[in-house]
Amino acid sequence: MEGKHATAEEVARAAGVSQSAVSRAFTPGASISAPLRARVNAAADALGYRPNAIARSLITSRSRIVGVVAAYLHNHFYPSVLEALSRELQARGHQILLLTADMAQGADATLDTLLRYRVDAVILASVTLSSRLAQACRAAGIPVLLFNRTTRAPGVASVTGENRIGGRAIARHFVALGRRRAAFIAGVEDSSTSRERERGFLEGLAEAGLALHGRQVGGYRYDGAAEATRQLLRQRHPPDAIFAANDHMAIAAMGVVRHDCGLDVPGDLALAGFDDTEPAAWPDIALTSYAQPAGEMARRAAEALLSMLDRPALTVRRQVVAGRLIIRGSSQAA
Amino acid sequence: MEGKHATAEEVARAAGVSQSAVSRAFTPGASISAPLRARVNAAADALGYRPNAIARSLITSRSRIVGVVAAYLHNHFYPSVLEALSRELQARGHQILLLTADMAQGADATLDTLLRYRVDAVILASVTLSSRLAQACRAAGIPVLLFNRTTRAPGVASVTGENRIGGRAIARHFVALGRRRAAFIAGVEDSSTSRERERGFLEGLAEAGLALHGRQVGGYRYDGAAEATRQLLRQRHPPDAIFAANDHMAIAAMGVVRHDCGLDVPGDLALAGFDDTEPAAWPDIALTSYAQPAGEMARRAAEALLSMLDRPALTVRRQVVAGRLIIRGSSQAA
DNA sequence: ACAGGCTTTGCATACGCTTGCAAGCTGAGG
DNA sequence: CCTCAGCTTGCAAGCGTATGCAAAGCCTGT
Repeated sequence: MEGKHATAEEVARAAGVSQSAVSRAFTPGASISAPLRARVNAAADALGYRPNAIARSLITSRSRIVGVVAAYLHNHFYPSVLEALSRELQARGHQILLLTADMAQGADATLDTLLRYRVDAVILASVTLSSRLAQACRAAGIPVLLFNRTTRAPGVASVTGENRIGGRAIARHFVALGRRRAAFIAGVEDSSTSRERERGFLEGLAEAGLALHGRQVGGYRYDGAAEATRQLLRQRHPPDAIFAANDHMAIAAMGVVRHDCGLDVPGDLALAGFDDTEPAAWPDIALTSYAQPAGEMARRAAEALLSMLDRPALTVRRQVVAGRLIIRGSSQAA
Repeated sequence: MEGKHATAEEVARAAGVSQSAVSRAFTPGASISAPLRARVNAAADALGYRPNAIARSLITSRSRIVGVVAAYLHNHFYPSVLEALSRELQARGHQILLLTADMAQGADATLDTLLRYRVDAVILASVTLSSRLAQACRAAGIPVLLFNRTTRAPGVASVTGENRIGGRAIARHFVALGRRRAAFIAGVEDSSTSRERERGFLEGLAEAGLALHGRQVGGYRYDGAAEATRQLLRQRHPPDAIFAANDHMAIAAMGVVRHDCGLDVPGDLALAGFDDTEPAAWPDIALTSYAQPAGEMARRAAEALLSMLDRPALTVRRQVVAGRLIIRGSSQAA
C-alpha cells in the first residue's frame, strides 16, 4: 500500500492528542488513562502505525537487540541453540542480530558491527575468536555471555554443559563395556569445552587404571575428525573405543571406522560423542552421546544476560547445566 | 573500560573540527579532504569511536538490516542457507535480524517486529505463514524475497531450486533402476516447493508409463515423515522406491524402512531426497538426492534483494538456480 | 466550600547522526 | 589583479521517539 510509515505525530493529530500521549499509549505502565489509550489505539490501527524501534533505541539507548555470534552451523548443535535462543529472547522482547564469524573477516569486523549497532548484549557461540571478542565487548561495557564455552577472563558470564562430568561418564561407560584402549578426538586445543571433556574422560579412565590409548585433534570439523580417525586407526594397536569431543566429529569418525576401514561398530570399536544432536538419534547413526539440553541452556543464557542489563552490578555467573548419558548402538549392541 | 560510547561530537571536539566533518570522514565518497579525514580518524581511534548505526538509520531511513524469517532449523538445509545468507549480506554491508516464526506466535507478531525495526528487506525461508507474511510486507512497501518457495502473489521475488526438473530426474533415476512402484512423501500440501517436486516426479514416472504407487504427507518434519513411511509400507503391495520432498524426511523414511521394517535399502526399496544436505553424504546415510546449491542461491537472493533497494522500480524476478542429481547408496548399491 | 494530594496531559528538549545550503578557500584563465 | 568555478568546511535543521517538568483536573476529607 503505502511506502511510508505513519509516525506518532500523525497518529496524534488524527486522535486529537499530543505526540507524548501516543508514545505513552505504546509504553506499558506509562501514565495514561484508559480512555485516552483506547482513542490512540484506534487512530493507530487506522493508520497502521508501529512505533519506530530505531528512534526509540536512539533515545532510550537500548536497542533490545542481542548480538549472537556463531560459526560453523554445520554442527547441528548450533541450529538447535539458535532456535532456542531466538525463542527465549523473543519471549523477553529482544531480537537477534546474527553474525557469523568466519575467520576470514576476523574478530575486528565482527566487533565493529556489534558496537555500531549498539547491541544490548552479546552471546558468543563461536569457538574461534570468542575469547578475544569477549574481552573486547567487556572493554566496551557490553554484557557478554559465552555459550558452551568458558574463559578465565573475569567479567564474562557463561553457560555450559557438564563437560567434565560428561567426559567421565563416557569413560566409565567404555570401561564397563570392557574396553581397554580408549582414544580421544579433541575439538580445538585451546577450547575450554574440549579440554574439560578430555579431562573428565581421562579421570574416568584413570579410575579403572587406564590411560589414553590415542589422541588426535579434529578441530570440531567433519573433515578434521575423519582424518584424525584415520590416524588413530593407523596405529599398531588401534583403539577399541573412541570418544569424540562432539557428535559432529563422532559421526565423521563413524563413517571412517565403518566404511573406510570396514570395522564393526560397536563390535570392533565403540564410539561416543557429545551434545546428543538430532542425527545421533537417527537409527542409522545411533550414536551414544552425552546430552546437552540446548533449550534449557538457551533459557538460562537469555535469563542471565537480560538480567545483567537491568542490574549491571549483578555478579557475573558461570552456569553449568546438567546433562545425561544416552546410550545407543554405537557403543552397545541392542 | 568505559561504559559509554564516544559520539561524533566528542571526536569533533578532540580533532578541532565540526561534527559534520566527523560524519563525512566516516561516509565513503563524502566531500572531505584527505588530511582532514586523517585527522578525524586519528581522533576517532584515540576515543574508540564507532558511528552509531541506530542514529544513522533514523536519519537515512535505511537500517541496513535484513529480516530473515526461518523456522524448523532442524532441517539441515536451513543452517547452510543461514550461513550463506549471512556471508553474502555481510559482504554487502547488511546485517541479519533473525526471526524464528514458530507458529505459536503467528505471523502477526513476526510482522510487527519486522516493521518496528524498519528492516530494509525481508527474506522468508519459512514454509508456514510465508505467503501471508509476504503479502503483508509488500503492503508495507518492504522488498520481500521468498527463499526456496514461490507464490502466485505479484511483486514478490523468489529464489528456488529446480524443483520440477529435480523431481523428474529422480523419477527417471528410479525408472532406470527398474523400479515400478514409486511413492512420494510430500512436504506441506500448499507449499509450492513440494508441489513442483511432485509434479516433476509424476511427469518422470509418466514418461515410463507409470503412475504414483503411493502418496503421503510428511509436513517436512522428521516424525511426520516417519509416520508417512509406515503408512506407505502398510499397503498390500508396498512401494519399491520412495521419493521424499526433502532430505530431512528421506532420512526419517530411511530409519523406518531399515530399522522398523527390516527392509534393505536399496535392495528392497530405493530412497531419494532433495537438497543434498550434509548428512546425505555421510557414509551411513548415503542418500541419493537432488542437490540445491545453498551458497549460490543465497548469493542470488542477497544480490536481488539489495538491488531492489536501490531501484525500487526494478522488475521483481523469480530466479531458479540449477542443481544436479547426486546418486548414492540409498538407491544404487556401490 | 476548600485545601492538598494524586493522576493525567501537553510542552519542549534531547538522543547522535546526515545533509542541504552558504561561506570560505584555492587556483586557473583572462 | 580580478573573476569564476570547484573543492572543502561549518551551520543548522531535522529524523521519530521518550521523558522531566509544570499545568490542569479530579477526588477525598474536613
